[in-house]
Amino acid sequence: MNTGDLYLCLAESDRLRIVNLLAEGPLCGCHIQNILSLGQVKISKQLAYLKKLGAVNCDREANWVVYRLSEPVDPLLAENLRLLRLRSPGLAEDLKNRAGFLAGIAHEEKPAPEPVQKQCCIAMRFCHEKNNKDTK
Amino acid sequence: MNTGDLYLCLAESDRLRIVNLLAEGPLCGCHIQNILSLGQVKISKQLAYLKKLGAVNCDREANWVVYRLSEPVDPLLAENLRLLRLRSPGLAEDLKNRAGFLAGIAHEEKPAPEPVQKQCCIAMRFCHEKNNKDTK
DNA sequence: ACGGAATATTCATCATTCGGAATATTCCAA
DNA sequence: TTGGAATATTCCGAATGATGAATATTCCGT
Repeated sequence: MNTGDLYLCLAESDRLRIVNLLAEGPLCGCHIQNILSLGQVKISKQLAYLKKLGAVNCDREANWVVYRLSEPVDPLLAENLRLLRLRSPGLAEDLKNRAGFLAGIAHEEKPAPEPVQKQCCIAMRFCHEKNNKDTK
Repeated sequence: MNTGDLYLCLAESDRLRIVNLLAEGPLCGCHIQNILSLGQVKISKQLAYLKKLGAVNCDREANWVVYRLSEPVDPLLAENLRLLRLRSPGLAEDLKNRAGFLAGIAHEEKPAPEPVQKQCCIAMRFCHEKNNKDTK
């Protein structure tokens, strides 16, 4: 991915929010949809866009499609995410919702594909306050 | 300027090159044109775009229009320029050409508006090797 | 007033992006 | 094999962006 494309990933707010989430670990499309409260089509299109740019890749796992940032993550991207999280509370908020959502689905029988499920355990430990509405 | 617009400034290579030059100090459109060897219309349009985003501003000085980065320069922009210069030799090259060009016009009777002219003195001191073709 | 230098704008075209709505696909479970 | 969940695609219209050619404007010097 060239630097121009890298900046395109960050130049649109919904795209940035998705990249911000995926930087913490892989997620399925429906999880992103839940965490960000955005429509399915918008999520799917932005993911396709990011995939075209080479920023993310995915593989199907049964009913789900697991999305991840393409490795290795460009240090320029990582540094920008770090700086952006410091300045825009929304991004930090999204990360909290991410942990909350993962913790919320951790108890379900088959909550998510393995790579996502692994994070649920972590989220359980770090997200004791319930801060997303899907937690039952 | 919001962060999305900031990244738009960096997402196109010609635009990035212009911002990179202006980060070192104000320049006229024709100077940018010379340093980057790009067409007048393209320069003018990208400058208009950057002005629309709020990244640059300008004021007319006789026949010239002096462009500057809008103050204060966002630290996020500055940091990205710093990192980009380390990874893309082209940007560092442009800066050398910038210094070479300014040194080259330093001896002319009326080389440029005052804000640009001031940098010519600096360029004279720092640019002893002649690395641009306009130097006569 | 005229010519030239520096800059801006218009026009036409092509490609990209975006939005919403609708529909299609893939997979699993029962 | 039918249904539902997750995801992708298509269609459409509106908006934006880039390019190149041509033209317009602004200003200065003479």
